[in-house]
Amino acid sequence: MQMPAPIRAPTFLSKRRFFEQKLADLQKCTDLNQLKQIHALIYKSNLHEDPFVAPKLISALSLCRKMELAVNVFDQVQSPNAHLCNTLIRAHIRNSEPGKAFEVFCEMRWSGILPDNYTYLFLLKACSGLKSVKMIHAHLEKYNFYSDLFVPNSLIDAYSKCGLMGVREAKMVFDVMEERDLVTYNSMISGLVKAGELKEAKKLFDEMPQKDRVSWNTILDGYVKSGDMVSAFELFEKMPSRDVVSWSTVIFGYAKTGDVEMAKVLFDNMPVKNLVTWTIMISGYAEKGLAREAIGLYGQMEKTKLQPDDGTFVSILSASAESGLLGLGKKVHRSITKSRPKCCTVVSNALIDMYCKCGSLNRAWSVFNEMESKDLVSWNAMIHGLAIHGHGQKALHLFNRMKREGFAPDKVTFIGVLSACSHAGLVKDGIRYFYSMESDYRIAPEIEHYGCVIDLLGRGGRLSEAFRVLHDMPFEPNVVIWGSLLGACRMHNDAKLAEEVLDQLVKLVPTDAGNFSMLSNIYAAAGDWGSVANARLRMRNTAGERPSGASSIELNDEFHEFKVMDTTHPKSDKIYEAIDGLNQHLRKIAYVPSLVV
DNA sequence: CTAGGGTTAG
Repeated sequence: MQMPAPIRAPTFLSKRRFFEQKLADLQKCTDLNQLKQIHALIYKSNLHEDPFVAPKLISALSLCRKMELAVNVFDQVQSPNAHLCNTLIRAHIRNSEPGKAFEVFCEMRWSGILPDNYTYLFLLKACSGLKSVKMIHAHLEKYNFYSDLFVPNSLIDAYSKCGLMGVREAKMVFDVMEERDLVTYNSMISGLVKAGELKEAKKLFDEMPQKDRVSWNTILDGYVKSGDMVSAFELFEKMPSRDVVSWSTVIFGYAKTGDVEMAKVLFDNMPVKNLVTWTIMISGYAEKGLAREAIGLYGQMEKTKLQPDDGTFVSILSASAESGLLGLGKKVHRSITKSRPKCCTVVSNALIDMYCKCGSLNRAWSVFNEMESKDLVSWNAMIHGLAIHGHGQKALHLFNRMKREGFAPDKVTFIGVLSACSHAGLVKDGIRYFYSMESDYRIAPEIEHYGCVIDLLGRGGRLSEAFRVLHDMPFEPNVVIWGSLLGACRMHNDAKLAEEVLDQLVKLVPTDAGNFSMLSNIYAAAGDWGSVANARLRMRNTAGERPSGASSIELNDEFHEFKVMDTTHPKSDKIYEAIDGLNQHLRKIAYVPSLVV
């Protein structure tokens, strides 16, 4: 490895100017080795308190993720000014520590340093909820910080990220503004689009005095996110000019609505692709389960100069997880290991989730154990993975270890814990954990938690109790819950309750013939053939079709797909022979597979 | 130093 040439401060230039220039260069390309040298030289020259050098040093350090050093530089300055505080605030935001950014703000006010426009710009970026934006808004009103459009524009943007209530506030700010620019309109339109108020967004778009590509792309994104690809494509064709974002947005839309062929046609014909474009297309293939195409395209991307980033890895891993594409997930894992010595928490979490969903618990476990710093998501993903693969006890052990290591469980943790109890048949423990959510952790159970408890009771054969929980809970039961109860009726052959459940399911999804098939199976198990015939008649009369079952498996990077009664596979004779053998074996140990009618 | 596209646990 070649070491960079040592840096010497020339004597003919003022040292301050020299360091300023060097640090400015470092902002463009972060080089830790060079930065360390400059850091040392600055201290040697006693310039680390210089009001022009110190902010740039903090900024450069934060880009290299050396936050302890950045804070250290800040602490050594005797009397910091607003500019220096702003730099540290932004440094914390860059390293996804919005809480620390707010701490700096508090200290600043404590020591009497007056915040300026920039302070509020950065803080608005750090806000992650309506409350914090409102707090900043109050400050702005009190000290009247509206000398330029940057502050109100950022305020609209921050409010727009806070859901429906936030958009209302954003509109109020927008309405009272006497002067607006392009960014004002674009931020407001983006907020309306995010809130799903597409009509109002379009109205504003039509009204605005001038539009740029961001305006067009924002509306385009609105149509895409609402699934209206007809309007999206119409707009795409009408646009005065298209850039890589416009193309990527439309490709994303087609991929998400399932038309990957159309997405690929646009992908192949667009002038310039970037990392996001490739990510969208590869994830699109993966989400549809098209492993060969996704892997092929991933290989093609690796041949370009583009270096996949964390966003690319997370997106493709999540798509692999959804479709159970272990081969693709492993390929991405290999390229992560090749490209960086240590993988960050978010990417490791995505790996754990992918391996769990693809059934490779061993690999998930080793990623989990080798992580440098785990967060709540890591624990939740691993607990849930163990739970749904039948390792209920191990999942609960991990839950206890997580608490011992100082992590407070959240609502997602309890989904995993309750599933663990449900799958391991630990009915009593499950109920105990459910009650402890509120009493010990102050977490209000949501409909998913009730769903877990109903599933837990149903599987345990306590059907009437499950039914009572369903009636007493503060939510309207959804398809998932009724479905789980129907499954429990099948498991314990309760035809009477199944009829009741089915009536509810028909109201919610009248076209799902599969539910009648389940009912028919319950009657068949009881030998009530008249009711079987009746259920089958009702099944035929449903409007919808019963989707034909299919499954697939990856073996040595080959992809094999099977449909019902499929005989197209070259080894299908052998496969059916093996299935018969398995069935006979299962019957011997007293398990009767459900009758497929 | 303000705005747009891909992102983890149910």
